[in-house]
Amino acid sequence: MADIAKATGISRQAVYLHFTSRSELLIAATLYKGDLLDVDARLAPSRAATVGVERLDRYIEFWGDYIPEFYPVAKALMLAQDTDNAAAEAWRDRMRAMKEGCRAAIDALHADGTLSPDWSRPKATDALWAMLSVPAWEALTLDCGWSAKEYTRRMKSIARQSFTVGV
Amino acid sequence: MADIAKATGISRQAVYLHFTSRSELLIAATLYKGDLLDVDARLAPSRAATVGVERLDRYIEFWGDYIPEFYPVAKALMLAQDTDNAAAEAWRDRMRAMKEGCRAAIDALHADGTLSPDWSRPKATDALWAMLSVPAWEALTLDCGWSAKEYTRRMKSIARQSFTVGV
DNA sequence: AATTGACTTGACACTGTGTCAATTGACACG
DNA sequence: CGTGTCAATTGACACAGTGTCAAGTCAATT
Repeated sequence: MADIAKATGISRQAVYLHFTSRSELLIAATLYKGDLLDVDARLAPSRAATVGVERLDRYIEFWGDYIPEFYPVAKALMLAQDTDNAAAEAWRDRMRAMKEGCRAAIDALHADGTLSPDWSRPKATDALWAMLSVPAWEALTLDCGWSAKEYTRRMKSIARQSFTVGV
Repeated sequence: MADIAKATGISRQAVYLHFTSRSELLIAATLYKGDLLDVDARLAPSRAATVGVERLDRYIEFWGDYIPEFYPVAKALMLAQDTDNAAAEAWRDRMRAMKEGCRAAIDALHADGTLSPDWSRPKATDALWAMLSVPAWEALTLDCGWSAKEYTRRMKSIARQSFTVGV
């Protein structure tokens, strides 16, 4: 909080006039950044896709584009999760929203008959969601040095191979 | 530290007689638990496998068995990572060791000629490692409610489909 | 009987979050 | 012109958690 006050040029106490707690500030920052990034517009290509596999591909492309921009603020919220209930709830909420996108993509495969018989819709949703999780993205890009492009390309490939049949 | 002292029935200060800092205690606990679990013996089936795909399967089975036992202590170290350099280094070290196992499995596929042409050995190692990461395991088992058995079965399936060819 | 080692109590420094009271300066309204 | 309001200020404080220090206890060793 002191650092933020310093960076914005106001006193530490003044920060508390705007946000009642550290976690509230973090949550507000996350929501604000989410708005700035205009998720709905970015999701349009995936939502417009008529074929299941295309919907899946477009969704992963969305995510691969979105996460590097969203990550810095998301990271702070993710860390706060462990010491703060409100932050944990806010994070879970974001992740739930992301999972809905996964579910929609998997449902589109199912509607097409291209969902692999190995997977029920809920299980495939779980697996896709875990694959695309922020920590997994961190591991591949930050730790392993994958570019955003490579991340997207390879995740699409894994997802196709795992969840689709006969494409 | 106060909680640990209480749980062990000694004074808080006495804990510092044994471990100079919180992170040192965490690291020692992690190493101790690792020893108790006898990683080498558990890895034997994977190391003994002669066929690449079998080595991969046995490695994922090892991991699926191992991680639920190791997780409680690993989690504490993982969290300490963000505030403590020594803990971060210790965690990275554990993860490096785990990645070596991934590398060995991928190398075994390559030696067999069953590594998918989509993947170079390093990239496949990265991807397998990220797939099997602790946060991904947390997401699937703790958040999604997958059983250990299901986790293992499905991760084997994903890994096979993603990384092997013509099995 | 003296020494050693593990442990104790109690106090303290430091960091970070969050709260409170009193004050200042700018601006708008009647 | 004075008044009230609002945002912000300074400075102090409570509280939790980590880590340190000094002095003392107590049992086993020698």
